[in-house]
Amino acid sequence: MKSTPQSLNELLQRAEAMAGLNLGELARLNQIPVPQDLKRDKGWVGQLIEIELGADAGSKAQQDFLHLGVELKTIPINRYGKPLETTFVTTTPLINVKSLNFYDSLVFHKLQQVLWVPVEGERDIPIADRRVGTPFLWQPDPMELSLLRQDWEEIMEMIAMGKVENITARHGEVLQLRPKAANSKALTESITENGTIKLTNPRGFYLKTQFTSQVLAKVFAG
DNA sequence: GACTGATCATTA
DNA sequence: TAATGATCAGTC
Repeated sequence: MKSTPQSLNELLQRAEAMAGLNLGELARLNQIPVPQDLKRDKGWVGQLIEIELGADAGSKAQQDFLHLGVELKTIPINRYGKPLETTFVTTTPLINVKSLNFYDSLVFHKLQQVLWVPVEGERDIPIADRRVGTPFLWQPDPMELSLLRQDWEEIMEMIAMGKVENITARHGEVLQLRPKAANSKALTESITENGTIKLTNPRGFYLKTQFTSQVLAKVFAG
């Protein structure tokens, strides 16, 4: 197990050292077996990168490198550098919605500073052959922040009003709310329209591919 | 090809 | 159950 990086520079240097390597090489360095496909190992790539970079494992609702204020996200891309999937941000509280202040939200805290690690993700490339792209540190600019805030406020207001089940993945320009659970039978508490409690499928916030696509394009342009 | 709802592994 | 890590797969 690698030690956790002590500084932002150390983290970035480790990240840059991964660029161009494929997942097979990375797995071998860390003595981890490579799955045939990701059907039953959907988080495998993310966990491999965590290990390589020395993120402390665990299921804390916190940034991966808390002491550095950095959240780590791998993002599967196609041959043109476009994201193949939406990006999960955080689970959503559906009850005890205390504040509708975006800057107090878990979404804001996680997205303040993200280390993006693009990885080839097309399914016709064997897992071990998929290459890691150039990682980069991202902070949302004022425009991006404003878009995120608008979507977040709209969605959280609906939750607070007891309208969780009326929210579809179409709400929001850049941020969407979708199921995030073991399956559709999983239940968690949420607010009803008259303020009482009911049970619904847990939800999470995801970044739409259009948004992450622009984030990537801005960095790799020119 | 993008989008959306559903799903998988693991840990605590 | 809920948090972490996400991708799968059917439909539009």
